[in-house]
Amino acid sequence: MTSLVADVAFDLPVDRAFSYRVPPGLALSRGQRVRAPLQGRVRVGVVIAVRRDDAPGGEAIRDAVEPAPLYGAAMLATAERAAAESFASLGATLAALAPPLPRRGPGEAVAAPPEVTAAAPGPIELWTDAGREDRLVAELLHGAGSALVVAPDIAAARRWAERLGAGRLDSGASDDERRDAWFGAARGRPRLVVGTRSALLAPLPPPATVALVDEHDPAHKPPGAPRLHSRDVLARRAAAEGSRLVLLSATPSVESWARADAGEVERPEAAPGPWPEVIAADTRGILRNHPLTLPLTRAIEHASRAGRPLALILARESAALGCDECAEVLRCPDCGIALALSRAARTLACRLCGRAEPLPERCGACGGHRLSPVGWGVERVEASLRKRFPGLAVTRARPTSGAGPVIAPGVRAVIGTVGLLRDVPRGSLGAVGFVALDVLLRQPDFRAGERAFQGLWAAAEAVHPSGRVIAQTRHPEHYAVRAAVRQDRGEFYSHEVKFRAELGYPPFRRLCTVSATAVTDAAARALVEECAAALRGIAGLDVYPPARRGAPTAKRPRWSLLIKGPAELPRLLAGPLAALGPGRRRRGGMLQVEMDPVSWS
DNA sequence: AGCACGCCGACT
DNA sequence: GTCGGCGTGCTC
Repeated sequence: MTSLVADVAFDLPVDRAFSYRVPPGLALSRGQRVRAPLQGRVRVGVVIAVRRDDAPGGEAIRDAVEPAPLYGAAMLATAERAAAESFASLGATLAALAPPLPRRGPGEAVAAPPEVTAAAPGPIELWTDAGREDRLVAELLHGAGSALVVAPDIAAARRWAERLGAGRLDSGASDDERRDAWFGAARGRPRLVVGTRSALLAPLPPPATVALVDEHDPAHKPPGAPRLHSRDVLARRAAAEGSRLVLLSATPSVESWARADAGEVERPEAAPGPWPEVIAADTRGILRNHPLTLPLTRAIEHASRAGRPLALILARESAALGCDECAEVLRCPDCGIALALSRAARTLACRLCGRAEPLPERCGACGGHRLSPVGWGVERVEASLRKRFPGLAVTRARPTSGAGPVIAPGVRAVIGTVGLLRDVPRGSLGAVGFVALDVLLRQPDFRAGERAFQGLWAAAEAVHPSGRVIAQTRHPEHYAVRAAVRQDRGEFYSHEVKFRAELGYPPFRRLCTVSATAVTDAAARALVEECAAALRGIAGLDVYPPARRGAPTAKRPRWSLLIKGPAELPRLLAGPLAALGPGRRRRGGMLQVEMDPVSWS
């Protein structure tokens, strides 16, 4: 006697499905959420297959969470690819890309996702012009198709939902609201939905547009499965269901820019928008005792006269060491990124390849004796500002909770990090000052130049065309600074692409980090060394020597390993890593794999 | 002998 | 992730 069996994927670091009998009378489909017993308790999982079996044994499905599936075939295929590429389990991936569980009883309207069969991958567009957001709003409001807008954080999702009158899928909305938006979207009501990462697989009837706001924002790759950038998940989605993908950013990731150069992504010509005066204030030799240069002081006066608020941008003090005389930064000769200072160990170490050397006595370029970390603390900047402008109301940006405007009424000057510019209305500031741009430029991360450029461009967009952006820097000729001064994206990307090509960084090579934590430093090291040994010798891979991350005396000592490889890096690593069992404990330690890491500080 | 702890495999 | 089995080793 044959009966039905369902294969269920759970939110576990286990890359296999579990099979259950389907009780008579329960209609189940792929993509549906169910409750089933596992290890003595009832858990929620997703049905990934329903099949006939001659001799079904074991446990039965308890019930369905919803009467209809969450995901259609195209979304399941997208999740499978995302899981495989990021070395996460399918169950963990689906659990991260799902609406909240129901808390209310029956009566809820639940619609199945549309069945989509894509004839061809949809187009990918990269919009970089100043009017990109207004144009997307107008297009979506006046269009007839369905659309999903993915924002980097809850605050942005809220703003987009308000502008579009869209349903909200992000966790800033109530569970009921999110479920209504998810299941309503399947029927095209609401026609427009907005969300963050958890919304990537929300159902959309064709023809559909999927938009990613602030494509370059690292918040699009949050912690947790699947450890892939939302841009990459959406690209797979658009290919699987044939929807149109629109990426929005004035300063796209170099990866997306290069795809446009290669003709894989459409990048319409962007007419220059309004632009304030952007000034590079050279601080070589003059900024050791005061954080405000003359150009910045003038810009503050200018903003005050115009009656507009201003922002001063700081960053945490950099771990990099620079020469006070010639402005050279001490860099790793192999990786090209700034070496990171460890005061405790009295060493300079490369966070990419692990090279470590004792603190040098003098600058390798000019022989200067004054080597110091760059940057200004908030307290010092605030004190200087109050002293120089006693009448100015000064506040520190509170950590953004996403609620309310960052620049409150009455506040004339705000001190914060670059993140502060995200929540500022276009053209609303009188001035933005980067007190120490070099802290951004010298981050020990190959994306430091990109981040600095993006920060400057965001500042120019946040400042009124009659206002000013001041970049205090010892590198006024750096191409990221010059590109912002001249409002010339091409200048930045052409230099940056060259740098990435020369040193083998994305988009020319793909990166992966494998890190190990264990109870002891030695065990973590042994684990990651074992991993490195297994990967060395695979053609096409560069496996760098393992490096310690953080202090050897940390509660959970951590070592990590950088791997560079071609586009098919996930496929090359799949076999060897499966044998090592990432996510599972071994000898008291654990391996974690991160594809396409966005930062490593 | 009896129990505490930690490692490791298994989870339908 | 979480549970339990079982081996090691300490204690009564």
